[in-house]
Amino acid sequence: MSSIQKIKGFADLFSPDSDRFTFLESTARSVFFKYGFGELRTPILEHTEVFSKGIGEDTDVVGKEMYTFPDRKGRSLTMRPEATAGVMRAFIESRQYQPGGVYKLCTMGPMFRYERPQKGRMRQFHQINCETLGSDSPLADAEIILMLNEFLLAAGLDRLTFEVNSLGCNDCRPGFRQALTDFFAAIPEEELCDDCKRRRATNPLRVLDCKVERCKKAIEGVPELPEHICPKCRDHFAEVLEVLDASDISYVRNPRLVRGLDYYQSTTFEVVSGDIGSQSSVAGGGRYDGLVRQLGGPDVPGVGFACGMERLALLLEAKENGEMKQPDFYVALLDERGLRQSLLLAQELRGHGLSGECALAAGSMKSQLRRAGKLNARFALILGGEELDAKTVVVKNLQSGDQAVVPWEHAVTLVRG
RNA sequence: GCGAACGUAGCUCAGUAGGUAGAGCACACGGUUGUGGCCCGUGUGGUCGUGGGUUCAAGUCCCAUCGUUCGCCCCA
Repeated sequence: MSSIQKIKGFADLFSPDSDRFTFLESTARSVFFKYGFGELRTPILEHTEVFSKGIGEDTDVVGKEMYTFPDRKGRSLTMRPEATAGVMRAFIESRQYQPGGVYKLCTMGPMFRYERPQKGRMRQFHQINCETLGSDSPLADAEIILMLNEFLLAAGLDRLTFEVNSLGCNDCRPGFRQALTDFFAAIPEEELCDDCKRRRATNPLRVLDCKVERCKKAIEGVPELPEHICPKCRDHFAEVLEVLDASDISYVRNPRLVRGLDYYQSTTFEVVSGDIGSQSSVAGGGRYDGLVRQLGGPDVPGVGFACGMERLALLLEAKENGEMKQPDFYVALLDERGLRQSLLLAQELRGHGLSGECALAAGSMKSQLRRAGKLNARFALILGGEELDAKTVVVKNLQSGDQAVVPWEHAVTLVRG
């Protein structure tokens, strides 16, 4: 192929792939609006510091996955690798925050990360995002988890598991980190995999969810987060869990659930699927109370989540059973003299809320009806020389084969049934 | 960034010890006058990802390159 190709890790979505995205977006909106969320659309491009300050300089995302480049005046810009930091920037910049107020924002759209593409992981991928700002109440955490659950169910996605954890706050997490580091330091090097040898220095929390058997064995008895968080965090988390228990959501506690973005603290959660390969996390989120201030705004607490639309779309696709769209009609044209009438008839029916297409060129009866059948239309409206002369049309029911010759203006009532 | 597999008609793929390409599906048109979905026939369509190399001769061997896929990593 010598024609121009799309960029690696980017995709063109035609129907029906694009339909799944549209469906996810619209069900998300209808669920979120019920909870009082308003939609915010922020730019795809931001000043780089929005992300380096917000997500954390030494995360993988910021360190090696961002599309960052200078603009024509040499300012460093970055294509957003996630939504939350940009939403916070917009929230701060708009100066709409009033102490005591609660703000619920949702956003959705493309994100960009320079990673090796694989199943469920694109360089341009799409997320659906929600943020509740201004409340540090555990009820806000619970509400957003319940809303996420409702959205996923509304999209027809079950067989997902919710995992929840608490990472502790800035007061208690350092202590836990230290306890981990001390614990790992005592493990002989040969008992860990190569990744974990590195990770225990760079990102000790990550060692917790290593999948290598050797490591799982080596870290038996490792300090667990729930035992190290401060009383305040413990109570907060307990209240979140109690509300979840009182609701009809099912979840599992995963004391080793760790998030890769620096701004997460306290409550964290993840939605995992076993049906879509190694990129199994379809949604994730948590509380990020320090983020707004980190970005130069007031001290506003927040909690939110992000869903990966490509991954949800994979699940939707797996559930589909090849049902075809069924338009109401197809105008089959046999005589070139009827070209205009073909369109006018279609317009008449569309004006009554019916869906369908008309022939844009005349053809043989065989080819025209084949086309109608291929489109899976309910009715074929046949326009031939005889019908044109008499200002009539044959309305043929393609399922039963029944047909009737009627004046143009009566076609609508037959198709409507 | 690391590893593995694969790149042949629009799609899914065959292609035998190297000798200038096939099937199914799809598409188009037919199977006697204006009636589809089944069946049958005919036809359109490929410089075998790209560039080098070995050879009398390469889709088939070698190298490189691009791309795809799956895993690692990371995350949604």
